[in-house]
Order: sequence, then structure tokens, then C-alpha cells
Amino acid sequence: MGWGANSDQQEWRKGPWTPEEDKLLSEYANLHGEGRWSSVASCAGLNRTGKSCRLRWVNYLRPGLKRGRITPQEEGIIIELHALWGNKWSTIARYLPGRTDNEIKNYWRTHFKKKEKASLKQDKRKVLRQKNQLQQNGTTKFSPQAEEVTIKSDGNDNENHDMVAFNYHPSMDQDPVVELPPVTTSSDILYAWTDNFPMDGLWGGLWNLDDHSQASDKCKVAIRNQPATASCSYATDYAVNLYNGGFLF
DNA sequence: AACACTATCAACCGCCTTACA
DNA sequence: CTGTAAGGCGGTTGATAGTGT
Repeated sequence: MGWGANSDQQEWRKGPWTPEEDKLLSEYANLHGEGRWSSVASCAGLNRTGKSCRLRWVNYLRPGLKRGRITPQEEGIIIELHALWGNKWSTIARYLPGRTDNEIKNYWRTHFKKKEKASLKQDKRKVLRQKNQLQQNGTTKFSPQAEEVTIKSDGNDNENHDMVAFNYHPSMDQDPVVELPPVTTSSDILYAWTDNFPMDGLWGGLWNLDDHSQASDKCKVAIRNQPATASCSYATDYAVNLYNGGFLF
């Protein structure tokens, strides 16, 4: 089982790669192409497991990899795609040419995970305020079943892009308890389904909307003050489509 | 200058899926 | 059909660089 056929109890080298090892691996991969990683070790004279060779090639040696900082544009894409797919790093990486799943994963953890924790306490207080406001302005009403509300900023410290999620019981389907104004392209309140609430903070599991069949309707989500224009985020576009398309309510 | 803390990123680990004999 | 190896993925760790006190 595993890589590198460790059946002979061979001691594989671990730790940082040396320039010599990189050279051997690059030469081998350029010559023979990707794949058959377990044979790379023996053929290229590397005392590394196939798994280790593959990782080094994919994350560091492969041609076309971008080095350097994630750009604001890339960050935006990461945020949106993560909102859609969660921790599907390899899937997200396909939309960022030259970036690896490992790189994106690291970036996410260092830039957003901590923000989530730091803002958690503040969010909870904010939540109650938002809930009261929504109830008072008549655009929504909630049954006692909609018991918990959470807010998360968009990660860019933009207060105008807050998202509000309401924990939701499936029984709300039979007896709709949320009333909304018509959604237009300039609406500031959108609702959508999400199938997971909230997995690892709202950004983590909020917008797993790419699969209707998965929607177990555990919560509803609103984006407040987020103009629904043609250029807005995928998630928001999707919410508009869902709502206008009659999927909701 | 020295230490502590934080951020970054390469690399490993374990698990799951797929391919194949 | 079953077992095994290969491939791939996400989570985690550890080393190191950078920054603050």
C-alpha cells in the first residue's frame, strides 16, 4: 500500500529537496512526462517516494507556476470560489493558472481563518442587531424556528457587504415564514439556499450552491447591501438566479 | 541585541478513489 | 469480484523569515 513500494523497508529520504534532487526530478519529468511517479525514484536516481516526487513537481517544479504574492484579483477569485465550493482547493486552483492547491490552501488559512476567529465575538453581537432590524423593517419575518443568526463580513472589511445567515428548520418549507420584496438587479436583499451552516465560519460552508441536489435546506442566507449587478460575485448572481427562478420561497 | 510572536510556505500524513491484474 | 498499487486530495506540521517589544 502507499507510494514508493516500501515493501523492502527502504528508508526514503524526507525533508527539504536539494537543488540536485530538483534537477534530477525536473529532467526526468521533462523527458518522460508526468505520471508513473513511483518509478521516478528508481529511474531518476532519487531516494524519494513517488508521492513526494509528485508533490514536489506539482507544487514547485512544474513549468508555468507563478511565484510571488497572490494578487488582489486572485484573492477575489479565491474568496468567491471558496464560498462556492468550500475547501476544494484543487478545484479552486484550476481557476487560478499557475497557482497550486497547496498555495491557495496556505493563503486561505493564513489570511482568512484567523480573521474569522477574531471577528466571531463581534459578529455575534452584530447579529442580534441585524435580526432586530430585519424584523422591524417589515421585509422579513421569522418563525420561532429560525433560531440563530450569524453575520460575517466579506473578508475585505467592507461593512456594506455583510452576509446574514439564519439557522433554519426544514419545517419552514411547509409553512413559509419568510416574506421578501421582489428581487431586482438592484435589490439589496437576496436569499439563497445553502446546504451547510456554517461549517467553518460562514465563508466556509455558506455558498455551496453548485449542487442543487445537495441542498438540505438547513439555513437561508441573505446578502445585505450587495448590489446584484451583472458584475457581482458568482454567489450573488447565483442567488439572484435562484430567487428569480422560483427556487426559493 | 535578544527574545517572543506571527506569517509564510514547503513538505508530510492519512484517507479516499481509481485502475488494473 | 477482490485485493493492491497508484494517484489525488485536504489537513496538518515544522522550519524559517519577518516583525514587534
